[in-house]
Amino acid sequence: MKQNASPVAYNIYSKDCPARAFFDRLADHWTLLIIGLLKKEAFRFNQIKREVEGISQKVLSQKLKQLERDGLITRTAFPTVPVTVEYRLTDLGHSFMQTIEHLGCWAEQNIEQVKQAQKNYDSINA
Amino acid sequence: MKQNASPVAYNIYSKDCPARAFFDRLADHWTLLIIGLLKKEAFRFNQIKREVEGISQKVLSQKLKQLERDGLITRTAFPTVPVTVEYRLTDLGHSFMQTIEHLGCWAEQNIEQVKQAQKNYDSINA
DNA sequence: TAAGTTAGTTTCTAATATATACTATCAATT
DNA sequence: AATTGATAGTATATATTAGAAACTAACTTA
Repeated sequence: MKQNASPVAYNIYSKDCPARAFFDRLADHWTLLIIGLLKKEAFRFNQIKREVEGISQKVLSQKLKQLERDGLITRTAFPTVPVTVEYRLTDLGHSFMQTIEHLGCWAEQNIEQVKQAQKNYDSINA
Repeated sequence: MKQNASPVAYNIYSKDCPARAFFDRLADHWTLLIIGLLKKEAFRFNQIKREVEGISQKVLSQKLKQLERDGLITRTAFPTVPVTVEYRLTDLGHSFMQTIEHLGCWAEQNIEQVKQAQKNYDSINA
Protein backbone atom coordinates (compact mmCIF):
# COMPACT_ATOMS: atom_id res chain seq x y z
CA MET A 1 0.00 0.00 0.00
CA LYS A 2 2.03 2.95 -1.19
CA GLN A 3 1.41 6.31 0.33
CA ASN A 4 4.07 8.55 -1.15
CA ALA A 5 3.96 7.61 -4.80
CA SER A 6 5.22 10.95 -6.16
CA PRO A 7 8.80 12.14 -5.72
CA VAL A 8 9.60 15.60 -4.34
CA ALA A 9 7.54 17.79 -6.61
CA TYR A 10 7.86 21.11 -4.82
CA ASN A 11 10.86 23.14 -3.76
CA ILE A 12 10.73 26.46 -1.92
CA TYR A 13 14.14 27.44 -3.35
CA SER A 14 12.74 27.39 -6.91
CA LYS A 15 11.57 30.78 -8.07
CA ASP A 16 8.42 29.61 -9.86
CA CYS A 17 7.32 26.83 -7.50
CA PRO A 18 3.82 27.23 -5.99
CA ALA A 19 5.27 26.11 -2.64
CA ARG A 20 7.71 29.01 -2.82
CA ALA A 21 4.89 31.49 -3.34
CA PHE A 22 3.07 29.93 -0.40
CA PHE A 23 6.23 30.02 1.70
CA ASP A 24 6.72 33.70 0.83
CA ARG A 25 3.22 34.48 2.10
CA LEU A 26 3.85 32.63 5.36
CA ALA A 27 7.35 33.95 5.99
CA ASP A 28 6.14 37.39 6.92
CA HIS A 29 6.26 38.95 10.38
CA TRP A 30 2.58 39.96 10.51
CA THR A 31 1.42 36.55 9.32
CA LEU A 32 3.54 34.74 11.91
CA LEU A 33 2.39 37.01 14.73
CA ILE A 34 -1.27 36.49 13.77
CA ILE A 35 -0.94 32.71 13.54
CA GLY A 36 0.91 32.62 16.85
CA LEU A 37 -1.81 34.69 18.50
CA LEU A 38 -4.57 32.35 17.36
CA LYS A 39 -2.76 29.40 18.94
CA LYS A 40 -5.23 28.72 21.73
CA GLU A 41 -8.44 30.53 20.90
CA ALA A 42 -10.42 32.53 18.38
CA PHE A 43 -9.93 36.29 18.15
CA ARG A 44 -12.01 39.11 16.70
CA PHE A 45 -10.65 41.58 14.15
CA ASN A 46 -10.07 44.48 16.53
CA GLN A 47 -8.74 42.15 19.20
CA ILE A 48 -6.04 40.98 16.82
CA LYS A 49 -5.34 44.57 15.87
CA ARG A 50 -4.83 45.47 19.52
CA GLU A 51 -2.68 42.43 20.33
CA VAL A 52 -0.45 42.58 17.26
CA GLU A 53 0.83 46.05 18.08
CA GLY A 54 1.66 48.23 15.12
CA ILE A 55 -0.29 46.42 12.42
CA SER A 56 -2.53 48.64 10.30
CA GLN A 57 -6.16 47.78 9.62
CA LYS A 58 -5.50 47.52 5.92
CA VAL A 59 -2.64 45.05 6.24
CA LEU A 60 -4.46 43.03 8.90
CA SER A 61 -7.46 42.80 6.61
CA GLN A 62 -5.26 41.68 3.70
CA LYS A 63 -3.37 39.09 5.74
CA LEU A 64 -6.54 37.60 7.22
CA LYS A 65 -8.10 37.32 3.78
CA GLN A 66 -4.96 35.63 2.49
CA LEU A 67 -4.81 33.20 5.40
CA GLU A 68 -8.47 32.37 4.95
CA ARG A 69 -7.97 31.77 1.22
CA ASP A 70 -4.98 29.51 1.92
CA GLY A 71 -7.10 27.52 4.36
CA LEU A 72 -5.16 28.32 7.52
CA ILE A 73 -7.94 30.21 9.30
CA THR A 74 -11.72 30.43 9.21
CA ARG A 75 -13.75 33.62 9.33
CA THR A 76 -17.12 33.50 11.09
CA ALA A 77 -19.48 36.47 11.30
CA PHE A 78 -22.13 36.63 14.00
CA PRO A 79 -25.18 38.91 13.52
CA THR A 80 -24.71 40.74 16.80
CA VAL A 81 -24.74 44.51 17.22
CA PRO A 82 -22.19 45.59 16.35
CA VAL A 83 -21.28 42.62 14.16
CA THR A 84 -18.80 40.14 15.62
CA VAL A 85 -16.28 38.46 13.34
CA GLU A 86 -14.26 35.61 14.70
CA TYR A 87 -11.03 34.23 13.29
CA ARG A 88 -9.86 30.76 14.23
CA LEU A 89 -7.11 28.36 13.12
CA THR A 90 -8.15 25.42 10.94
CA ASP A 91 -6.48 22.04 11.38
CA LEU A 92 -4.05 23.07 8.66
CA GLY A 93 -3.44 26.37 10.42
CA HIS A 94 -2.87 24.58 13.71
CA SER A 95 -0.41 22.27 12.01
CA PHE A 96 1.48 25.28 10.67
CA MET A 97 1.34 27.02 14.04
CA GLN A 98 3.20 24.07 15.53
CA THR A 99 6.09 24.53 13.12
CA ILE A 100 6.59 28.16 14.18
CA GLU A 101 5.52 27.90 17.80
CA HIS A 102 8.95 28.40 19.32
CA LEU A 103 10.17 31.08 16.97
CA GLY A 104 8.85 33.94 19.07
CA CYS A 105 10.24 32.79 22.39
CA TRP A 106 13.52 31.96 20.70
CA ALA A 107 13.77 35.63 19.66
CA GLU A 108 12.83 36.76 23.17
CA GLN A 109 15.31 34.43 24.81
CA ASN A 110 18.24 35.28 22.57
CA ILE A 111 17.85 39.03 22.14
CA GLU A 112 20.52 39.78 24.76
CA GLN A 113 23.04 37.74 22.82
CA VAL A 114 22.01 39.56 19.65
CA LYS A 115 22.45 42.94 21.33
CA GLN A 116 25.96 41.91 22.34
CA ALA A 117 26.72 40.73 18.79
CA GLN A 118 25.53 44.07 17.40
CA LYS A 119 27.67 45.99 19.85
CA ASN A 120 30.67 43.95 18.85
CA TYR A 121 29.92 44.32 15.13
CA ASP A 122 29.47 48.07 15.41
CA SER A 123 32.71 48.52 17.34
CA ILE A 124 34.62 46.73 14.57
CA ASN A 125 32.76 48.32 11.64
CA ALA A 126 32.93 51.88 12.89
CA MET B 1 21.34 28.35 42.51
CA LYS B 2 18.94 30.44 40.47
CA GLN B 3 19.34 30.64 36.73
CA ASN B 4 16.36 32.60 35.53
CA ALA B 5 16.34 35.50 37.94
CA SER B 6 14.59 38.00 35.63
CA PRO B 7 10.93 37.70 34.69
CA VAL B 8 9.77 37.83 31.07
CA ALA B 9 11.34 41.06 29.93
CA TYR B 10 10.75 40.83 26.20
CA ASN B 11 7.61 40.35 24.15
CA ILE B 12 7.46 40.16 20.37
CA TYR B 13 3.85 41.42 20.40
CA SER B 14 4.96 44.74 21.90
CA LYS B 15 5.58 47.39 19.27
CA ASP B 16 8.69 48.89 20.84
CA CYS B 17 10.31 45.76 22.19
CA PRO B 18 13.84 45.03 20.89
CA ALA B 19 12.83 41.37 20.55
CA ARG B 20 10.02 42.45 18.23
CA ALA B 21 12.45 44.34 15.99
CA PHE B 22 14.69 41.28 15.96
CA PHE B 23 11.73 39.01 15.23
CA ASP B 24 10.69 41.30 12.36
CA ARG B 25 14.15 40.95 10.81
CA LEU B 26 14.05 37.17 11.09
CA ALA B 27 10.45 36.70 9.92
CA ASP B 28 11.29 37.49 6.33
CA HIS B 29 11.24 35.05 3.43
CA TRP B 30 14.76 35.85 2.17
CA THR B 31 16.25 35.60 5.64
CA LEU B 32 14.61 32.25 6.31
CA LEU B 33 15.68 30.84 2.94
CA ILE B 34 19.28 31.96 3.53
CA ILE B 35 19.43 30.51 7.05
CA GLY B 36 17.90 27.26 5.81
CA LEU B 37 20.45 27.04 3.02
CA LEU B 38 23.40 27.42 5.39
CA LYS B 39 22.13 24.52 7.50
CA LYS B 40 24.90 22.05 6.67
CA GLU B 41 27.75 24.01 5.15
CA ALA B 42 29.23 27.38 4.31
CA PHE B 43 28.23 29.10 1.08
CA ARG B 44 29.82 31.87 -0.98
CA PHE B 45 27.94 35.03 -1.97
CA ASN B 46 27.16 34.07 -5.55
CA GLN B 47 26.39 30.50 -4.53
CA ILE B 48 23.67 31.79 -2.21
CA LYS B 49 22.43 34.07 -4.95
CA ARG B 50 22.10 31.11 -7.32
CA GLU B 51 20.46 28.81 -4.77
CA VAL B 52 17.97 31.32 -3.38
CA GLU B 53 16.32 31.89 -6.72
CA GLY B 54 14.97 35.36 -7.32
CA ILE B 55 16.92 37.26 -4.69
CA SER B 56 18.67 40.39 -5.94
CA GLN B 57 22.32 41.13 -5.17
CA LYS B 58 21.33 44.25 -3.29
CA VAL B 59 18.88 42.53 -0.97
CA LEU B 60 21.16 39.53 -0.46
CA SER B 61 23.97 41.89 0.50
CA GLN B 62 21.68 43.70 2.95
CA LYS B 63 20.33 40.53 4.54
CA LEU B 64 23.78 38.99 4.97
CA LYS B 65 25.08 42.17 6.59
CA GLN B 66 22.09 42.19 8.94
CA LEU B 67 22.51 38.52 9.85
CA GLU B 68 26.21 39.06 10.49
CA ARG B 69 25.48 42.06 12.70
CA ASP B 70 22.87 40.08 14.66
CA GLY B 71 25.45 37.34 15.19
CA LEU B 72 23.67 34.58 13.25
CA ILE B 73 26.32 34.16 10.56
CA THR B 74 30.03 34.84 10.09
CA ARG B 75 31.63 36.35 7.02
CA THR B 76 35.10 35.18 6.10
CA ALA B 77 37.05 36.58 3.16
CA PHE B 78 39.88 34.59 1.62
CA PRO B 79 42.58 36.42 -0.42
CA THR B 80 42.14 34.26 -3.50
CA VAL B 81 41.77 35.58 -7.03
CA PRO B 82 39.03 36.49 -7.41
CA VAL B 83 38.31 36.93 -3.73
CA THR B 84 36.28 34.21 -1.99
CA VAL B 85 33.83 35.18 0.74
CA GLU B 86 32.31 32.45 2.85
CA TYR B 87 29.17 32.71 4.97
CA ARG B 88 28.57 30.24 7.77
CA LEU B 89 26.07 29.84 10.62
CA THR B 90 27.29 30.70 14.11
CA ASP B 91 26.13 28.63 17.10
CA LEU B 92 23.35 31.18 17.56
CA GLY B 93 22.48 30.93 13.87
CA HIS B 94 22.42 27.16 14.09
CA SER B 95 20.15 27.35 17.10
CA PHE B 96 17.77 29.60 15.15
CA MET B 97 17.96 27.34 12.11
CA GLN B 98 16.66 24.49 14.24
CA THR B 99 13.53 26.48 15.12
CA ILE B 100 12.66 27.02 11.44
CA GLU B 101 14.06 23.80 10.00
CA HIS B 102 10.72 22.21 9.17
CA LEU B 103 8.94 25.28 7.91
CA GLY B 104 10.07 24.80 4.32
CA CYS B 105 9.12 21.16 4.00
CA TRP B 106 5.84 21.88 5.77
CA ALA B 107 5.03 24.33 2.96
CA GLU B 108 6.09 21.82 0.31
CA GLN B 109 4.08 19.02 1.90
CA ASN B 110 0.88 21.00 2.35
CA ILE B 111 0.73 23.04 -0.84
CA GLU B 112 -1.77 20.65 -2.44
CA GLN B 113 -4.16 21.18 0.45
CA VAL B 114 -3.65 24.94 0.12
CA LYS B 115 -4.40 24.82 -3.60
CA GLN B 116 -7.63 23.00 -2.81
CA ALA B 117 -8.53 25.59 -0.15
CA GLN B 118 -7.91 28.41 -2.63
CA LYS B 119 -10.07 26.73 -5.24
CA ASN B 120 -12.86 26.37 -2.72
CA TYR B 121 -12.47 29.97 -1.49
CA ASP B 122 -12.49 31.37 -5.03
CA SER B 123 -15.60 29.40 -5.99
CA ILE B 124 -17.46 30.89 -3.02
CA ASN B 125 -16.08 34.43 -3.32
CA ALA B 126 -16.65 34.80 -7.06
C1' DT C 1 42.39 43.40 -25.89
C1' DA C 2 38.09 41.65 -24.67
C1' DA C 3 35.41 38.66 -21.85
C1' DG C 4 34.62 36.35 -17.51
C1' DT C 5 34.95 35.57 -12.61
C1' DT C 6 34.66 37.18 -7.75
C1' DA C 7 31.74 40.28 -4.34
C1' DG C 8 29.71 43.70 -3.88
C1' DT C 9 27.56 49.17 -4.47
C1' DT C 10 24.80 52.65 -6.81
C1' DT C 11 20.91 54.45 -9.04
C1' DC C 12 16.35 54.53 -10.80
C1' DT C 13 11.83 52.81 -10.92
C1' DA C 14 8.04 49.89 -9.39
C1' DA C 15 5.67 47.71 -5.74
C1' DT C 16 4.28 47.67 -1.08
C1' DA C 17 3.31 49.37 3.62
C1' DT C 18 1.66 52.74 6.68
C1' DA C 19 -1.21 56.58 8.27
C1' DT C 20 -5.28 58.75 7.93
C1' DA C 21 -9.81 59.43 6.80
C1' DC C 22 -14.01 57.40 5.53
C1' DT C 23 -18.29 53.86 5.36
C1' DA C 24 -22.22 51.59 7.59
C1' DT C 25 -24.91 49.86 11.43
C1' DC C 26 -26.69 50.18 15.81
C1' DA C 27 -26.33 51.19 21.28
C1' DA C 28 -25.75 54.01 24.84
C1' DT C 29 -25.04 58.59 26.52
C1' DT C 30 -25.94 63.56 27.13
C1' DA D 1 -32.58 64.36 19.25
C1' DA D 2 -27.74 64.71 18.43
C1' DT D 3 -23.18 63.09 19.81
C1' DT D 4 -20.04 59.49 21.03
C1' DG D 5 -18.48 54.92 20.71
C1' DA D 6 -18.13 50.24 19.29
C1' DT D 7 -18.06 46.76 15.52
C1' DA D 8 -15.36 45.48 10.86
C1' DG D 9 -13.78 46.86 7.46
C1' DT D 10 -12.52 50.08 2.65
C1' DA D 11 -10.29 54.03 0.14
C1' DT D 12 -6.78 57.18 -0.64
C1' DA D 13 -2.52 59.53 -0.38
C1' DT D 14 2.13 59.34 1.08
C1' DA D 15 6.41 57.12 2.64
C1' DT D 16 9.24 53.25 2.62
C1' DT D 17 11.17 49.33 0.57
C1' DA D 18 12.25 46.02 -3.00
C1' DG D 19 13.79 44.83 -7.53
C1' DA D 20 16.19 45.60 -12.11
C1' DA D 21 20.01 47.09 -14.20
C1' DA D 22 24.26 49.17 -14.55
C1' DC D 23 28.62 50.04 -12.45
C1' DT D 24 33.22 49.15 -9.55
C1' DA D 25 37.63 46.86 -9.01
C1' DA D 26 40.94 43.36 -9.20
C1' DC D 27 42.72 39.64 -11.59
C1' DT D 28 42.59 35.31 -15.08
C1' DT D 29 41.98 33.19 -19.27
C1' DA D 30 41.14 33.06 -24.25
